[in-house]
Amino acid sequence: MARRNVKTPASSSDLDARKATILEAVVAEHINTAQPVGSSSVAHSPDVAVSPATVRSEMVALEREGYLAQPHTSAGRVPTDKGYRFFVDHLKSGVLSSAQQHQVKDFFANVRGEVEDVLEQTSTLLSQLTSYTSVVVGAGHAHASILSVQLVSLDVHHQLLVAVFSDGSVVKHSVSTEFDAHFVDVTEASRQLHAILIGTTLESRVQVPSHSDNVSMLIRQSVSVLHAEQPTTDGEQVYIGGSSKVAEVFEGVETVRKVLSILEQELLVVTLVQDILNQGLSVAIGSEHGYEPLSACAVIVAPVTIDGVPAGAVGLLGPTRMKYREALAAAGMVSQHLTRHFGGEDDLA
Amino acid sequence: MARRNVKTPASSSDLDARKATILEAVVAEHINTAQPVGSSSVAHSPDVAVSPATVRSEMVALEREGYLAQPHTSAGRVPTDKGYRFFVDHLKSGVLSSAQQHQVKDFFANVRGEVEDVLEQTSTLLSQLTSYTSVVVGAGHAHASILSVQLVSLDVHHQLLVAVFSDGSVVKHSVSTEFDAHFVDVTEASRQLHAILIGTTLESRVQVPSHSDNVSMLIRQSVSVLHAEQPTTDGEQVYIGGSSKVAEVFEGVETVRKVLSILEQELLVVTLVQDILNQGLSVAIGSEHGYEPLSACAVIVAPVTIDGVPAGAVGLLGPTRMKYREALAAAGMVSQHLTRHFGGEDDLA
DNA sequence: GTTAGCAGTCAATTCTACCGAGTGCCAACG
DNA sequence: CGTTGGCACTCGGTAGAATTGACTGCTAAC
Repeated sequence: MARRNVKTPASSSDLDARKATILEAVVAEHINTAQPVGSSSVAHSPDVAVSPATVRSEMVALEREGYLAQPHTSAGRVPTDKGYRFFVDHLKSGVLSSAQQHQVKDFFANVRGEVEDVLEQTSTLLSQLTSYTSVVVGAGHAHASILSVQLVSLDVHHQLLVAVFSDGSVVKHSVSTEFDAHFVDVTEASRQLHAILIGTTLESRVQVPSHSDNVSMLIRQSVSVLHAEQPTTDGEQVYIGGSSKVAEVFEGVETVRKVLSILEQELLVVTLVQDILNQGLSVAIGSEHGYEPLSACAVIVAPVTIDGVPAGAVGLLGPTRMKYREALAAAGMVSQHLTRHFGGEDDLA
Repeated sequence: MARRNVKTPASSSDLDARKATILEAVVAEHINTAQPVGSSSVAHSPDVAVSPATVRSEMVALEREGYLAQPHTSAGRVPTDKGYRFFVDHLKSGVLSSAQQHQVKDFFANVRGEVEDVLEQTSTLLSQLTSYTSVVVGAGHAHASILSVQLVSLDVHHQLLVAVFSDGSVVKHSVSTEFDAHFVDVTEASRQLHAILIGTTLESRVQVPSHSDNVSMLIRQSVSVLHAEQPTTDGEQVYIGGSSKVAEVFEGVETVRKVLSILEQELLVVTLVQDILNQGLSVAIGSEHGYEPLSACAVIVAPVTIDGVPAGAVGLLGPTRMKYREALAAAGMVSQHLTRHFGGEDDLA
């Protein structure tokens, strides 16, 4: 027993320098070629100064410890999720090519328009930069205060509640009434709603009149319909860019189908991104995020803040063998620009 | 010369009964099997009462006339776009299975909520019914009149213009000013805008004050920003459902990529659907719609009207060998229900 | 501990032969 | 004269065998 412990010296999370170098070489090579990598190509890599035979013996160790796997006996090694994890954790952060940096700066120098449009275009940008599918999540307006509320009459049984928030977002909800709501009542309800709700957030508790006259009922219904929106997905907006990249970047129709099918469910995507952020990660590899259909994927996320408050995130979705350095750099740079764009500068915050 | 004309009796668009039957059998078979179909399988089809040899000689005729094609010498025949066109034109309209009819009825009996949500869910429904990708296009608010306009101040240089239309849609636009716009000015501008614009449509010409005081400038800028929206894509909304079906239904990564890439450009999709509608078609096969990347696709569209006025469309996108009868039935049924849903019934029109 | 050498494994490739689905053509038949 | 059965021919797909080559693991020497 004691002997065996001696024989496995570094069963802790870090590897000795040579193993680390070899592992990194394997991962880098496999990311480039998408092929299992063999001992000799690793040995010829500039960072490795040992013979293929030595590399081989190190590789069996790395395989035993779960960093590498062998598709079949006479093939090279392929990184496991754990192998990628090590690679990513020891990645020194890179920068984008200057052409790409220009592209990002140009983009943010020239975008204008509604937040929604900016986020959507950002998503396209990020996808073009990386050739992976990108996800941009805009924050919900849970914490934004209400600047204006208005009830507009469509017909006697249908009104439209329109609220404007301090973050520049606008929500609308239809309100239906059993009774005939006449113009004067709607106008009065609108006036009172404005007075009641202005300055509050969706989390605030507000006083509503408890009478049963038409105006009061309109008010109660409007408030409840507005506050009901919170738990749904409506709050967060998701913008997915470059979903066609999925077909380029993953192999196997089945994988493509699974990934697309996940991307269709926007609520799921938001949750995924939030989950990863909550775990404090910036990269989730393979099964780390717990979504089985995405086990062939790696997801990169970078938070976006407004005035220091979390206000969304940008993300990238690619195969586990994605180009982490470039993708991380792109996501990082875009998230920073986005933060700056909505933070200090000018456009509506 | 005269002799040759005699030899090609029916070079007009229709075929004699037997050719038609054979062509239809070929198309039907190929839709089922995705394989080139040979003379004997056609001859054994119940509608065809001749020998394989006869079928063969008819097939060479059909090939000469462009309805069929041969992938290579010793293979069966495959329909051309023209062949599918004939098939579709002579298709007697089918109905959905009663289970599917129930599904549609259930859906429309239970949906409620904003128009946008209904359309989005409809798109998912249609895709589930057919296992093709679906497209739902909602009309723009070009003809809707304005029920309410409001200018909300975000900060001294940024206001938000919010307009509510009679069709229940809400648009917002940010308005930036060089000068400091104070609360009272914004409120006054808001009041006047409301008065000026209410009851108008985006196509109306309106009188705006030509003074150069802050209030007038706010008004002018707001009106121009609102009327500027017209030509963009913003007016129409597109909801695409089941884009993951693309990966199931098309073969060849390249085709999948092309189709997805088209679907990403929502403006393009709207245009495509409108184009097909304008041509008075309900099905566009292969190159008929003129979008080269979609040459492997067939697109089915069915218009949706509100009170007799065109108000959008539902569409389906599948391979040229799609199940036309079922797909047409589904699109037709859904478009009818949608028309009814937004037409007479109750929910906000 | 490292390395060169060697035997062994196994997926991928190539080659061959062959099968069979399907055609075009022709001669016979009603 | 249209229809049909028969026949030779074409050619893609497949199955099997042989080959290749990129690996490995092991062992013995350095």
